[in-house]
Formats: sequence, structure tokens, C-alpha cells
Amino acid sequence: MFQGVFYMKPRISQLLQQSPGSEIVVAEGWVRTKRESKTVCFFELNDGSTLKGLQVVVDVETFGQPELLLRITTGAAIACTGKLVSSIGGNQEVELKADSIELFGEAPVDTYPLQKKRHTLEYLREIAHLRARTNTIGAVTRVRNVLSFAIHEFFQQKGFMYVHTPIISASDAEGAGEQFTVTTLDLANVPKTKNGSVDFSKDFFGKQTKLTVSGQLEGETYALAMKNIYTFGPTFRAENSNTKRHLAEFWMIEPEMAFCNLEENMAVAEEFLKFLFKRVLQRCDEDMRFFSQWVEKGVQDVLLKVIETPFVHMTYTDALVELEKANATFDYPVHWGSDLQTEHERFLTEQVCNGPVIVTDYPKEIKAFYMKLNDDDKTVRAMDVLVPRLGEIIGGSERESRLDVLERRMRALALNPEDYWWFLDLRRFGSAPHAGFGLGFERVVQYVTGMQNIRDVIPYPRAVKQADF
RNA sequence: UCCCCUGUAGCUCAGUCGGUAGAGCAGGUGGCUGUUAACCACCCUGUCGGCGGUUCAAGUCCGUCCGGGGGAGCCA
Repeated sequence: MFQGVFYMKPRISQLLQQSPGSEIVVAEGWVRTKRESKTVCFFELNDGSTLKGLQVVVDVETFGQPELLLRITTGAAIACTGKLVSSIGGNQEVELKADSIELFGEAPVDTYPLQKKRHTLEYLREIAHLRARTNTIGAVTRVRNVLSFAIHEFFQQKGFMYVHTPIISASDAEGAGEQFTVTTLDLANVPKTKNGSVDFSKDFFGKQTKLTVSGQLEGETYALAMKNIYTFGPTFRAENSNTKRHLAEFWMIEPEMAFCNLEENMAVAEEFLKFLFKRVLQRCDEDMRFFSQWVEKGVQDVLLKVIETPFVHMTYTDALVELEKANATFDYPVHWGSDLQTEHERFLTEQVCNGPVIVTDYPKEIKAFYMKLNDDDKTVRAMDVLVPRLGEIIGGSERESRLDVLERRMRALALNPEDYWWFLDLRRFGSAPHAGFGLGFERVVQYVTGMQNIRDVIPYPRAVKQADF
């Protein structure tokens, strides 16, 4: 079974699936809790491979070494050697009857921050370097891992190319939000030009550079060569936003497809989300039952229902009809042309549709310049996928592939076409209809797990005034 | 950035009308022939976020700063 040079000892997840036997096995991990009586002592051992750990049983009298047992406390790293036996207790099939235990690292009870009791997520954020050792964050970590892999599975099996768009961007205006500047200039002694502004020609790249807020524009260039591509990488926004669904550094998935219109774009988005949900239900059953019970009641059933139900399609104009009926209940009443607030999006997906809904064809004034203009000259081929509890989870569009229309739109928004010369070249040479969307990875993890705060679904959250660890 | 809430034992919280603090859990000791949120008994634990003010007296009232949470905006 293990043929590589590096011999992998079995993980606890594998041991838990084995039958009792006379073979000697070794289990390595961290002690979650210890229970002891006069003659018998139990450790629950966890190595991150599963939610529920392996019960290790020690016969106190035959084991001897009472001082060793005393030093093994919650948090200690140990390796236990013995046989897998069927368990007398009712909560597990097998357990490890330890003949010997090696203690690698103690976790002194008076200083170890994790106790064998439930902690709040807020407290765990303060000890983010240790929180992966908890049930909740461990489960999040496994789900996040499965989702990451599923993203590649979905696109790879559909023949999409994984493209790495740049993290450092020299584009003057990507237009998706405030950006972080990347510089090696001495901030205590910034070089200035004659008119007093910062002289970026002295900077590392010879011009001002920033961290990317989106790989879309570069993604489009590769879609118009490889046909179907996707990006999956870190994204940075310097917005001063302080909410439970925003981060300054987050991961984003951005597929881009040539010879593709908005209808096909919507179909891909729907199939993609459903694929991710299916994979998690298949491969993280134990963790998902945990989330369903303790974090968001019934979240498994919600995902199952989403998988089975076709997404509702609705134009912005039709959505407005629904919203205006209920205008009295809103803090911000809507009219045609106004942007949808969080309360409106949630009303549509939770009250009107009772499930995911894709809203399309928004007024051009409230959407980005690169979206394809409709024949009515008033709306663009944009789409937002809205889901209950979270609101917008995907934003996308068919792109404007007509050079003259795109240039006109840019001028109307006071953008300089020369700054986008390479982006416009795509429309000059071999232009084709194309479309794509962006999906915030952490928001998917949030939706799937039911975790309320986005800072708990990424290992080390970066947000306003927060860059610890 | 704006609005609201909040900061008390290691953790989660209570603390009335202003009179120098209390519970659960965690931890310790003892008990228990197999526990699994272990159980039973006893025990230990405090710069009440910082600074300033009002008062005979402040955890409590006022000001201010800092931290945390929720909502809004912006978005993914």
C-alpha cells in the first residue's frame, strides 16, 4: 500500500476504519481529552484527519509509569503503540489498547490556552496558531481542502486551463475596489517629482504597482487563446469594510470562457456550485453532520435541496416588480435604476424564490464598464447569483466584445482607453463573445459550513487593523 | 467610515438603587472496575480593558482612548 520512499504511518482516519486485529499499530497525534479512573485511563487522540479521534485505552496497573500518564494532558503530542481492539464502550467500533506511549511534547495545563471545554470563535481568533486543534476549525480546514480540490476537479474535467494571473498589477484601474500599493521606496524619504507627487519611476518596477483586485482582465486575454480558463488565487482589497463577509486578502475563482454568452455562463455557474456542494456532502459527511448539528441547523439539507432545485432566473426589471410590491417593508425602498441593497437581495432569494436566484440584465449605470450592452441601450448582460443567508455569492457577466461600444462606454465613465490598450487589443484582433464570473472562495466555505464569520473560514484572516500571525 | 452592543477569575458570564465581587466550566486533591460534554466530594483563582473625572465611597455614574461583536455602506 505504501510504496513511496517516505513511509507514511496510517492516519487516525485509516485506523478508525480498520477491523480489530493482532497487528501492532502506531497512532500519533494530539490529546484532546483524558478521562481516568482507578484502573483505566482514556485518551482521545486526534491528528486532524477526522473530526472524531481515536480512543486510546491504558490499563493503569499493567502499564505502570503513573508519572508518564500524569504528564499527558490535553494538547500533548504523543505516539501510542498497541493493538486495535473492539471497544466495550458504545461510541466507537475500535480503540487502541496502548502497550507503550511516547510523549513528544507536553502541554502544561496552567499555560495551554485550549481547555477541554467549548471556546468561543472570538477567543479562538486570538490564538489562531492553535485553533486548528479544535473540532470546529479542524472541520472547516478539511472542508476548505475538499472544496479547493473540487474546484480544480470541476474545471479540469471540463477542459478548462488553470491560468496564473499576476498578483502584482500595474493596471491603473482595475476598477473593482481600493488597492494596496506595492513599493520598495523608503517611506521615510519618498522621492518626489518636480510637481510634488511621488516619483514612482524610482520605484522597483519603475511605475506604481498594486496588489491585484481581480485577475479578470488578464484572464480574458488567455480565454481568447485557450477558449476556457479559470484562475484560483489570492486577491487583495484595501476597502475599509468591517463585516463578517469581507476580508482584505481572500481567494477568488474566476472562470472565463470564449464563444460563450450569458445563458451559458449562468449554466456553468449553477453546475459549478452544485458540483462543489455535492463533493462536500460526499467527502465530508462527518464534518457536515457536525456543522448541521452545532453551527447551522440543517445546513446539509439546505445544500441537498439546492443541488436538486434549478436556480430561478430573473431579470433585474422583473426583480424590481417583486421588490416594489414589498417596498413598505424595506429601509431603502427601490425604484428602477437603484442598486439592490443587502435587504433586497435577501428578500429575493429568501422570500420570493426560497432558494438560489440569478438576477440578470442590470442597469448599465450600476455595473462595470466591460459588461456587454443590451440592445435597449439601458441594461447590461450582468448576472449576480444570490443565495439565502449570504446574499451575493457570484458576480459575472458576458463581456463587451465590440470595440466601438466598449470604447464609448469607457469614455462615458471617464476612463482613458489608452490605459487599457492591451485589453482593447482583444477586441481589435480576433474578438469573440466571451463571459465569466467571480466567486469568493471563503464565501463558498461560509455557505457550505454555515460559519457566520468569514474570519473563521481562512487560517489567518487579514482585515482592517488585523494582520496578526 | 457611520450606527448599536460589549470588555469582570484561565474560559463563558451574572453583579439590583453607587457601599471593595459571584456562578458554571477549566484546573488541583481525594473517590470511583470502561469512560466518552465522564461522574461524586472538597479546594484554588481577580490591576473589574487603560487613563482621567464626579463622590465620603465607583465594577456600577460621566469623559476619553484601546480591544471585541453585530448592523449599514462597498463588494466576492
